[in-house]
Amino acid sequence: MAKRMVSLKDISKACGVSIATVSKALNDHSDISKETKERIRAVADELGYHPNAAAQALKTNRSNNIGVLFVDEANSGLTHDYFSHVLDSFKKKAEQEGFDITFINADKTRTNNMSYLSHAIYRGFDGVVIACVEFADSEVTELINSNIPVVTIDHSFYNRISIVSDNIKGIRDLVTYIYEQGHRKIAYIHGSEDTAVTQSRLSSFYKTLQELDVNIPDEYVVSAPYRNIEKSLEVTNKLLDLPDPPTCILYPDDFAAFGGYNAIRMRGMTVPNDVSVAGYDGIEIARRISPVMTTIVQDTDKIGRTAATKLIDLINNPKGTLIEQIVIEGTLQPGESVGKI
Amino acid sequence: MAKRMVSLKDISKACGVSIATVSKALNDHSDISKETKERIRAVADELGYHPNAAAQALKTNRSNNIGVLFVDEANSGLTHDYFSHVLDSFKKKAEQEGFDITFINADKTRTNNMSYLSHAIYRGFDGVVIACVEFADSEVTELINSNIPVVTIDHSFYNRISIVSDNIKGIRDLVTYIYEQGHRKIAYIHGSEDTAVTQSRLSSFYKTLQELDVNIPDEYVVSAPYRNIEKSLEVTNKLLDLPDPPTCILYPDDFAAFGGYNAIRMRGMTVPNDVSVAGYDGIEIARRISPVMTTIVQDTDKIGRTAATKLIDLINNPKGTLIEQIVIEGTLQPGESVGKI
DNA sequence: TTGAATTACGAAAACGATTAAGTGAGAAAA
DNA sequence: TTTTCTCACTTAATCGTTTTCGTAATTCAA
Repeated sequence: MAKRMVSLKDISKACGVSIATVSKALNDHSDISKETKERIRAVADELGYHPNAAAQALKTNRSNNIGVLFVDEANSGLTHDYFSHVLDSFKKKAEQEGFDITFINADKTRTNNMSYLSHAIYRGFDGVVIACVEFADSEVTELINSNIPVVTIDHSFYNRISIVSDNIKGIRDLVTYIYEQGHRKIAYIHGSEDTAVTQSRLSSFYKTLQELDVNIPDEYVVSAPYRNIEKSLEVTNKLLDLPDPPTCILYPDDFAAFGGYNAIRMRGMTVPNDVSVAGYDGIEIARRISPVMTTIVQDTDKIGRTAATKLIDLINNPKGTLIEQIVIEGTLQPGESVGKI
Repeated sequence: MAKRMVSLKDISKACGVSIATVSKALNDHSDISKETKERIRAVADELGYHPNAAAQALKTNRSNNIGVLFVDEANSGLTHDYFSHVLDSFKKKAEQEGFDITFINADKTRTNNMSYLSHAIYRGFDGVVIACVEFADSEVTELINSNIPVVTIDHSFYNRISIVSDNIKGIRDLVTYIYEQGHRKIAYIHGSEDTAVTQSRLSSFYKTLQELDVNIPDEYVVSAPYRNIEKSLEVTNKLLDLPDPPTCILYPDDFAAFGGYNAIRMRGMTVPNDVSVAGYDGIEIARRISPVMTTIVQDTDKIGRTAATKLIDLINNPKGTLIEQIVIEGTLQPGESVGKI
């Protein structure tokens, strides 16, 4: 930190007015004359004055700082493609509104350990956004049930605002498209069962198949972790080793779907001629390299932006903001990885 | 923010001691008896006390908060694979040491505009890490020349600690490997010329070729933006349209190299049989999908960790910390995208 | 001309924490 | 016994802002 800050006091001395007057002038209060305001502002500039966030926060109980909590099963942190896009969009919107973003420590190994809530209180976050975490974690529920404004992403709580992507529609669109391409032997490698996202995708998968009057054997529905290329490769091989293998396989996400690409290629087969592959998320690379992946492109931009907007609404008007679940639709990208049969 | 915080005052009342005693007890000062400390700590827990970062920062001039500044040409922000890995590693290390991470606003469109330096002073960051930015930006130099502890990544200033990846060695290793595979017609699509990274890679490219006694036509060295699949696709096509096309092409980064994959495939050719491709960075997807990319895998973990370590050293000991440029080597991943000739 | 309203500012407390300096009691040293 | 230390606290100032409540001077209404 700088040696010593230029403070209101310095300006007040230089201008021959009181500290209160300086504060009010800089905050554009109405009870300071135009001339005085201008003079004070000029001197402030000249002296190189910068407000002090700590002092302001202390006095006003407003930090203009939002806490971000993100933990995923793989601990991929910032390197998680889907989340990093959401966060990036969230950040942009929040910054436009004058908020900064600070991470809530997810590392539980650190010396000075604090619970998520403690951390949030310590930093005086005006609000917190929670994404992709294991929402059953007691520390998470503690945070959610606190009186700090919270918005959750991809998981809903009855008493909190949440932004979730439309997994029901996403899977329905995807499966319907695959069906329309002629596939009837459709397998689904879904992500970890204990997340809300997986649950809704899975139920939508079954429901859609039922509506389309497609029957699939139980062996077609298996589990693999999200974002894990090796595991999906393994599981893909098992599926293709079945006596009656599927003609199309859905994956937990695009990244995992690349594991499918690999497995299929390693068997000397090609996508989509021999086996079709569908991902989920629409990460950049999946949209850019051939065969372009058939997937649901998440509207990460909208998810992040909406989360920020709603959280800031909530911060500015804790009582008057509607608690709701906002569902954001993704769009089907037909791509090239699902072939016609 | 919570209604009203439990403060030292509340504890002091509950314990019948002075506020000073409570403060010292919680900070484990030596002039408080063991019994009193224990009693105070118990009451603090019971009351649900959390320290107040703002008050602490105000009083101590220490925020335990590090500012992160990152801007790249594409404004990819957090979604930049290389940077997000570096940042993730930086964050982990910093958090272990009790620091939080806050972004320095890169959005210049916001209402309440502040220069990077103003922002850093405003938040009272103990230190700042700067990465991948356009380092010629006057706001950046202002920040670098301030008295805030700074560590830069991938760009060096004579009076500041910097962490840079070993681009000289990286390109040398890469080109040498390609040479050993029998290639003599080696083209280089390099990134934007105005960055230090590009400069050192480019000079290493020329130097290595010279040492290997390889001559290439001027047309083999062209420019395309970093992380831009479309542009590299275009430029690749131009290279392959040359009367005497290269047998191997180096790209600005792995992401861009996928543009090469695409261009080559769209011509009905295959990598590496018809044309060889080399990337740079070693992003996860490049290491995972076939043909596995021949590239230099950056040690993002070490870069981030080292940056954090050095910055914290500098914060804790501004005078006594050696100003140095730390070079972090990457490792050649042979991969499969460069073939034998 | 007088009382009321308006304008432009100042004094001071408060937010929560830290810390230098001071204090009183008992223990140790002389 | 007197002096000197230690020990275990307390007092009070301070960090930089904000904000409530005054208040003096000026303007306005009647």
